[in-house]
Amino acid sequence: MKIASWNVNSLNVRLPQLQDWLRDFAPDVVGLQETKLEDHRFPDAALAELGYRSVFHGQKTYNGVAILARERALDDVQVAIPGFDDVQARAIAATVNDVRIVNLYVVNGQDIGTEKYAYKLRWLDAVHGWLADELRKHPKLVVLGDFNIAPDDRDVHDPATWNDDHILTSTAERAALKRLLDLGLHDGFRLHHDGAGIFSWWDYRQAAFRRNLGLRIDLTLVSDALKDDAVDAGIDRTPRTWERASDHAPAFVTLRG
DNA sequence: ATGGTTGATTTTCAA
Repeated sequence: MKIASWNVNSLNVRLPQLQDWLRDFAPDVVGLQETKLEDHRFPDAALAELGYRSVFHGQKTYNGVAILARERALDDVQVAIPGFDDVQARAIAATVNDVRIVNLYVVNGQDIGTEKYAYKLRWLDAVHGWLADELRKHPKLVVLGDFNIAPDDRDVHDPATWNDDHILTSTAERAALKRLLDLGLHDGFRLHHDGAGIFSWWDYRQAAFRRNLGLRIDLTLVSDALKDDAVDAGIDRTPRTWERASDHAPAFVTLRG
């Protein structure tokens, strides 16, 4: 089962690319972020033509998440973080076969010391409580999404700039991510790749993609119970090369069976 | 320090 995460940065703009990518890459499950669509505008019929069922949680202009599954049901759908008052559509979960999928669009946080940064840390704290509960109910758990945190220095093109005092790499953000991993989750990518310089996001500015000035902030985490089943993981750079691309490339993990 | 680019709605905001 190939499970992927892609921040599409507007599904309205990116739908043709998503359709092409679903045909080419043929993931079994996909978490999308930044759909930027109200639910009544979600293109579920167009995706159904390719064999994908969809569940989604969106809003106008910003944010928005969805989970797609090919030829499989999406059960026990949870929209938003339980018990956390949030006007932003950033989280959705569903069960596919016997695997629980949690899809997150983690708050960006703008800059350290801002209100948005404080919201990011509060939001991640709420996610921690939610995932602890999900793990109790569903030992086979995959948590994927745009985490807006680069786990360590191998995941940034310039560690001198992307340091302890910088957004997406700050001490508090990395500590919050580590706290999630300490629940019993593993970065699928790092189960199969040790090296530096493989990224999932490149700024639109300064020809960052051409120069590979990126970060790896899109993650696919697998629980202890799934660790030995995660036979492959990576990032599909292809959609980032297309005309009018999203600034993110899809990250994926493949589970045996 | 600033700015560079893209997307959705504007006369900026968010990333």
